[in-house]
Amino acid sequence: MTKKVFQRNTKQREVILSVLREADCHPTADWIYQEVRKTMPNVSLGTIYRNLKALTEAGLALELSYGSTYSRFDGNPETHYHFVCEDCGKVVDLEIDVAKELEEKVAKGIGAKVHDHRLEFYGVCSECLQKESKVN
Amino acid sequence: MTKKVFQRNTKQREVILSVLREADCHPTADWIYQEVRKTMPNVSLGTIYRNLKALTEAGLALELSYGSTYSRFDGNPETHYHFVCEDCGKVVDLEIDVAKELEEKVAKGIGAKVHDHRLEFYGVCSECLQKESKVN
DNA sequence: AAGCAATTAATAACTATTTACATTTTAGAT
DNA sequence: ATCTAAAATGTAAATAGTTATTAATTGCTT
Repeated sequence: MTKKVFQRNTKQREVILSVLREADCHPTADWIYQEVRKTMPNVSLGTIYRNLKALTEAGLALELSYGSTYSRFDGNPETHYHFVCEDCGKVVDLEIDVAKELEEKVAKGIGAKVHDHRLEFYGVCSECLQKESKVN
Repeated sequence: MTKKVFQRNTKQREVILSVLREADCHPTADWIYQEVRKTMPNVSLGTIYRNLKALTEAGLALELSYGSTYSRFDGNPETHYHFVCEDCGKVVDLEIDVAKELEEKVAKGIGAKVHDHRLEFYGVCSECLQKESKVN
């Protein structure tokens, strides 16, 4: 609702954000935890979760939820679209033009204030398609 | 991956599906549980979850995940779009044309097989906007 | 009607996430 | 530099949604 503002800068948050930004996947909280531990061995998982939540609320990261398992996080807060492979679970960024104008259309349609949208495609990625064809 | 097939028809699943279809909201598992209990007092929550999962896998329902809390379910498996209110959490169906052709574009772009997509808008609904303006 | 396997109710277990609390750290004032 | 108050961390335990287990039940086929 109201945007999160950080009152202090911490080494932990700095590392978490850089790990998130440099990740070429869309990592889970636990993956980030393992990564951060490499340089900060006694960081706690609670700190990871606290900061991922705070970073999301601050608009510096996105939380992606697919199904009822864990969340994935995205260090690119700009609106962009994803493809999700239903076989291996991989999440890929797509290079499609973002249709910001749709938000205004929806806003007018239902009298709401719209400030973001997400578009996600589901299917089977090229790697998994290959594997399948080899098996059969 | 492979589509779920039901081997038996059960009263429980029948009631769950009809509750889901007649719901004017996008209910949580627990909401459905409470509803089903009105006519089947000793249905178990496990049965609700098991059937919601099975119905989703069978293509008769959708699982909607927002953030790291509970899932919501949708008894309309046809591709359609949603608006999510970030204040009250309400999920509303939108009457926007579905852009199925985008799926082919993505499929070509990354060499994947794409069989569905989801488009969700985030913001503040008209009711919450009104409440806010009264408070301030 | 009988038999078998799928499904259920009940309950325990699991796992991702959150939180309480004592301690440490940060940033600004002195 | 030092001090101070608030913020953030680490540790550990709690929470909550979901899934697994097991014995009992119930659809469905013959």
